[in-house]
Amino acid sequence: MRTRKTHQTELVMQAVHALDHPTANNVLQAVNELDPAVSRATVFRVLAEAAESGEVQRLVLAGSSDCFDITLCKHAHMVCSRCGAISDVDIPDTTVIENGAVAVPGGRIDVCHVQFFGLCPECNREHSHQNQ
Amino acid sequence: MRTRKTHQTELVMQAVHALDHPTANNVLQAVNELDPAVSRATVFRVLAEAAESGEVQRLVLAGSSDCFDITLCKHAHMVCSRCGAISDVDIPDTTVIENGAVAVPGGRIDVCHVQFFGLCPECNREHSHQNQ
DNA sequence: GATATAATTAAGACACAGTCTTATTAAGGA
DNA sequence: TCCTTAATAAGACTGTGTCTTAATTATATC
Repeated sequence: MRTRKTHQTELVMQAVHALDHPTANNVLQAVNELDPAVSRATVFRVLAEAAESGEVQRLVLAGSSDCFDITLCKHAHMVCSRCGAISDVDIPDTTVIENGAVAVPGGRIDVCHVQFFGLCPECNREHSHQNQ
Repeated sequence: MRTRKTHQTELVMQAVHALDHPTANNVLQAVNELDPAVSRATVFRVLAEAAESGEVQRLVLAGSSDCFDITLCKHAHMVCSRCGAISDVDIPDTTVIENGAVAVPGGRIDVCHVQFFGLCPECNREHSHQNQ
């Protein structure tokens, strides 16, 4: 047998879909509200397996802990400098950057990751109000 | 008094300049080869202060621990997918990306971080040899 | 429905990066 | 040399993520 359908896995996957760019601990919290007996290791493992199988995407971000995303198509992310919230950002083709990138001689560039820092709508609104 | 010139600080700054994109632990190791009595906390603190004052740059990278860079001008970095080495990468102006980026309505984009994954010269050479 | 078996889990140890606390040390002005 | 206080060593602590192991449980088969 390869994949058994368990209570725990269902709760985890349900939480990932219900939340927006949750971290493993966000998922743990949501799951534990429904069932406090589900352990931390299980949540981390189920998420890691789902990311491995391609069911969800693990976002490895600079300066934040890993988040999980159910949108599998390629897009960039913005991290809110105030609250840490992750927002999706559609960006134009990065081949402009990739093609123009000058690697160290002998090195090879494979993947280009673009990440933004800024303010999420909520923090931006609060920030604007302060400056009025 | 604000900044006293100490043995420890000198060793740390010397190591940062001698190494290429070292992590705090890389610096600690180098410093401890010269003086095993210098503590971990001191190295982390001195590096944090140097980054704070702008003397060095702290590189917060996705999937790697923080590195320190003495090159203060703006450039991107490539993380070797095999050995984790950091290489400098010159890239064209990212305003193309920034201008084309579509943030969440109401949000605001400030900074654009570009990071590459690939193979450093050494790993690329080994990889090529294997495929011959 | 009962049973066997192996995948899954809970609990907690562990690893690692980074921060913080506190008693001690030492830089450098007097 | 002596004092003041900045800087340090040592290690506790935090958060994220992984690993180990004994116990549990989903499911195939009877």
